[in-house]
Amino acid sequence: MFAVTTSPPVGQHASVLAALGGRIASGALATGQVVTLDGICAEHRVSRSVAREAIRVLESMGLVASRRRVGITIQPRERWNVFDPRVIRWRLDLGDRTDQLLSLSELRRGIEPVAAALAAERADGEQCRVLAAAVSDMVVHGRSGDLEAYLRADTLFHRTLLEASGNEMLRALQDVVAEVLSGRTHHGMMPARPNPDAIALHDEVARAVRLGDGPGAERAMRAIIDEAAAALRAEQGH
Amino acid sequence: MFAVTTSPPVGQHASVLAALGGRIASGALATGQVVTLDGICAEHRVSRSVAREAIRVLESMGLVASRRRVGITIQPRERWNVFDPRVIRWRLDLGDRTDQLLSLSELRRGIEPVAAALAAERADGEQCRVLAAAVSDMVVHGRSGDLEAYLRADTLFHRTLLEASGNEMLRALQDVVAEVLSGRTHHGMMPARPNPDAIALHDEVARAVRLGDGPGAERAMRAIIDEAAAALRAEQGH
DNA sequence: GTGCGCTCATTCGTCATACTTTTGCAAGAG
DNA sequence: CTCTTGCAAAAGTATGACGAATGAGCGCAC
Repeated sequence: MFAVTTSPPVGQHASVLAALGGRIASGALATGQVVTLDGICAEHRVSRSVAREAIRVLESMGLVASRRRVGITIQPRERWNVFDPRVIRWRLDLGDRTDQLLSLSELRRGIEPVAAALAAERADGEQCRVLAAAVSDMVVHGRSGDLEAYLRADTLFHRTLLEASGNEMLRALQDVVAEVLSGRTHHGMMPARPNPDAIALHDEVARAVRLGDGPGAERAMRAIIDEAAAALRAEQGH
Repeated sequence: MFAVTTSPPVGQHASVLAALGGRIASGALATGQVVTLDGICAEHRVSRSVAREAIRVLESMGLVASRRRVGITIQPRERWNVFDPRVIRWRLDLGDRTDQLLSLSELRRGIEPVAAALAAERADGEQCRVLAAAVSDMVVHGRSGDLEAYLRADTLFHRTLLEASGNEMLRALQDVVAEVLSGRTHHGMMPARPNPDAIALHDEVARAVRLGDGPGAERAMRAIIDEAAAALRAEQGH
C-alpha cells in the first residue's frame, strides 16, 4: 500500500548516501574522523557531483561537517538530527540498537499519551473503527503467535492513533514509532508471544478514544508504554 | 558564545536553500507547484551544481520532490520533516506562526513533563544549580519587565532541563523549544509582563528536580505548559 | 471516431574538467 | 622563540556534454 520512507534507494546519490549514513551510524566512521570528497568518489566510483550531493544531505542531517582545506568531518552524536527517519533507521539497523530503543521508549512515554488524549477529542468515526479493528487483529494474531501479522496490527493501531491526534508534529512521529515497533520484533527484542495485558490496554485506549475520555486514554496509553519498557528491560536482562 | 543553528547562511548553496525554504514554508510556493532547476539557476544567478545541492537538501527535508521530465514539485505539508530546526524556523518566521506554535505547545505538553521526570532522577548538581539560577533570573527580569532577559533565562531553564533528562531525543528538542519560546516573545504573543504563577511553577519544577521527586516535577511542568497554552489562546483571542 | 502505440521533446541525472577560494601548515625572516 | 609569508590541499563554483526516463502529442489502424 505504501512504503513511506524511500524504500528502494534508487539513484547513485541515494546509494552513496545510504552507504555513508550507515557507516557513520554504525560507528565504522568514528566521530572526528575525516574523509575527503575525492576519497568518496574513488571508493564508490561516482562523480564529484554525486558525492557532493550526498555529503550535503548528510551535512543537513548533522552527521558530517565540511570545511575547506580539511575535508569532511564526522560529527559527534549530539549534532545529529536524531528525529530524521533515516538516521533512526540506520541506527536501529546497524548502530546502537538497545540504547536507541530505550531512548525512543522514553520519548514515546511523552508523545503517545498526549496523542491518545488529543485523539479522544478529535478522532472521527472511521479512525475509531480502524483502532477497534487493529485491536481485534492483535488479539487474533497474538494468540496464534504470528509476530509479523501482530506487528502489522500494532503498527496500524499506533499510526492511526497518532494520525487521529490531529497534530502534525505527532503525526510526523508515525514513522519513528513504526520503526521502534518494527525494530523490536525484527531484532529479537519481543517475547515469543505478546503479553495479553498489553493487548487489553490497547483495547482500553481504543474504547476511551471512542467515548471521548481523554484522561482515560492518556492513562491507558501510559500503561502500554510502561509495559513495553519493562518487557524490553526483561528481554535485555535476558 | 555559540549559535547552534547555522547562524550566518554563508555560501551560495546556503543562500539558495534558505530562499527556497522560506518561500515554500511561507506558502509563496504552493503545494503541487513545480519549478525547474534551470529556473532556479536563472533566478538566483548560480550554477546548476549549487542549485542541485540546495534541491537535494530540500528533498531530504521532504519539502520538494524531483522527477524527470516534470521538474521539482513542492510537496504537501504532510511530507515535511517538521522536526527539522530549519523547517521550524522558516515556518515560525514566514509561515503559519500561530498554528505552528499551537502544535508545538501540544507537543511540549508531552515532551517536557517526561523530561522533567527523567531530570529528577538524573540531573547532576551543576544542572540543579543552573536551574535555580535561571529561575532567579526569571523572577528578577519578570519583575523589571525586561522581556529579552526574561526570555534568555526561560530558555536556559528549559534547555537545561531537557539536557538533564539524559535522553538524546529529548535533548535534541532543545532547539525546538527554544524556537518556540523565542518565537512567542518576538512575535508579540507574550503578555507585557510574565505571569508570576508561571515563574512560581518553574521554581517548583526546579525544587522537585533537586529533591529527586519525579512525579512532582512532571506535574509542575505540565502545569507550566497548560498555563502557556492558555496564555497563548488569550493573546490570540486578544 | 476511437483506441492504441510510437516518436519526440523536455527535464532531471551523471560525468568530466577547469578554475576559484579558503586555510592549515611549514619554512624562513626577525 | 615569534611572527610573517608563501605554498599546497581541499572544498566551492562554474560550464558543457551526454544519458535516461517519461509525459504528451501525433499518426496509424480498425
